[in-house]
Amino acid sequence: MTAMIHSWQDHDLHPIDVDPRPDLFHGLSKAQTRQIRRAFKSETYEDGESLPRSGVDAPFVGLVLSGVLREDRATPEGGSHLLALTFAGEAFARQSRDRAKGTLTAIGETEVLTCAYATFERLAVAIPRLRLNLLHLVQDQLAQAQYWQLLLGRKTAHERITSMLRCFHQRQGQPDEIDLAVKRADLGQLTGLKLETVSRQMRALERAGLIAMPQPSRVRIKDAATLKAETGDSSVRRAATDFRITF
Amino acid sequence: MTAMIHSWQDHDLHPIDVDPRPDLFHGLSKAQTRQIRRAFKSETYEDGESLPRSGVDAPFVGLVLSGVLREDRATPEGGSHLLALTFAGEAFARQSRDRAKGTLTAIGETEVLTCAYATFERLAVAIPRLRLNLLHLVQDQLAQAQYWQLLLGRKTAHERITSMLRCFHQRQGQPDEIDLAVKRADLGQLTGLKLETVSRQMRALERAGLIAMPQPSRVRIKDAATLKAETGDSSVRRAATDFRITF
DNA sequence: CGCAGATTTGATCCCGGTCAAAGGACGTGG
DNA sequence: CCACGTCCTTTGACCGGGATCAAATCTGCG
Repeated sequence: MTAMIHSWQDHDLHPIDVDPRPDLFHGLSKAQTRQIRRAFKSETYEDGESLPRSGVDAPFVGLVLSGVLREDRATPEGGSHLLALTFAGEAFARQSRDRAKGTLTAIGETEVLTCAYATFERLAVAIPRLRLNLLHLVQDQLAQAQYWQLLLGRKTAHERITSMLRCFHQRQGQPDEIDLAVKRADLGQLTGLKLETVSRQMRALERAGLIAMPQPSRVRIKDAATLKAETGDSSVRRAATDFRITF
Repeated sequence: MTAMIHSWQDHDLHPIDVDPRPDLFHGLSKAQTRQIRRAFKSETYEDGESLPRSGVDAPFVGLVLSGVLREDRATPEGGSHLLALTFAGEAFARQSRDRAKGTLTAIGETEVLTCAYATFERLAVAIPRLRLNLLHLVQDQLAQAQYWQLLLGRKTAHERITSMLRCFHQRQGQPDEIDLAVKRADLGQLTGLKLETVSRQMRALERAGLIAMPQPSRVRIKDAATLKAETGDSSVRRAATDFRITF
């Protein structure tokens, strides 16, 4: 097993320090969970297809079962800006009374379990705990947005890219190989960088041996520990081998 | 009246395009509002005093009646980072189940109306609408965080400062003179800039005649229309007179 | 193959960070 | 009242990281 080779160094003091994303069904009985799942509607969206944004059956909360959702917000200039990605296993909540138009679009074939506002209200009357879980869900989104705020305000390009890769890695369940789902320009919108800079930083990480890129949008994490150390989040910043871009 | 001089140019097509912040008491009857106000506790904090963060009577939701609250979050490096300000008339909601420690601190003498979690739950049972208002409150915080995300990711220093000034102006009710409440270094943390850059941009705006600064932390808005045009938010970017920093 | 779109690499420039020093505001004590 | 110290703001000089422009690969597809 190659695992044995890594075992001694992969065993961190905090082997998994990923925060569990809030579970919409947390603290509910099996019967309640079943009741909710029956009320939710299972839908499959093709690549590039957008979820309905208005109407009575527009999704109010939802769960991504497989695939990825991208959330774009229209900019005042008439353009559009990628705000966030929702990976499989994560939940999303739509801002209801919101004139700021956000769009949810499937990336690849995407299965979602959705629920309209009226349905959710009906369920919440029977299961009060559901409202608390929804609140936690939105609060988690807020915490995430604030994390990116910190990232965009204070980090260098190198730290932003490593942070983003680590974030995706954790949220996808720490697989060997993560799926970036979007192209370089979109990654740039998430991190506040230009596509060329994203590319340069990722190639630098590849040359340093921290990651491998079998395909442009597939990233194999080769050294998660060093990657973490390079995010700029840890209290102990190590001296770090040279990641400088070479010209 | 000097007002007459400005009247023709102050009348924009959208004279007030500020979004009303969500009202915690929205849609409630007078009796319900009275019931809630009785259950809330009125407290006054001195300058620099922090609101309790744990314990059964730690505020869960609150309203700032006068003064300003600053919300700081501890960084992994051991430092602390200003995340947001809450001005008079605005509400705040605390992330309950949150290991990420945020601190609310009064700036100047600050009156708040607060409510512990247990009390809120009791009220919400009697007044279900209150839960919806809370959800809207948190969703508004999320929308705000996402706006700053856009600001930090895409705007120039000049656009960030004008955006920030305009944001404060709107949120303080568009007075002639706004109160920055914090020093340059803190404004820098909000906007992702260094204190010197904040200072330079603000002096540039003063020299351009858009604002005046009778005191370092008091800003008189002299030309709101141009200020708005310079935020980079408007669809029509005007040619703009020169705001370049002169050395 | 030929084409369009995405990524990578290169060369150059400029905005904003960094370091340093000079005001300014304000309180305390002589 | 002024001298002094502290903290904040402003200004200056310089530099580097990331943006920008441009061109060269790479990739998938009809």
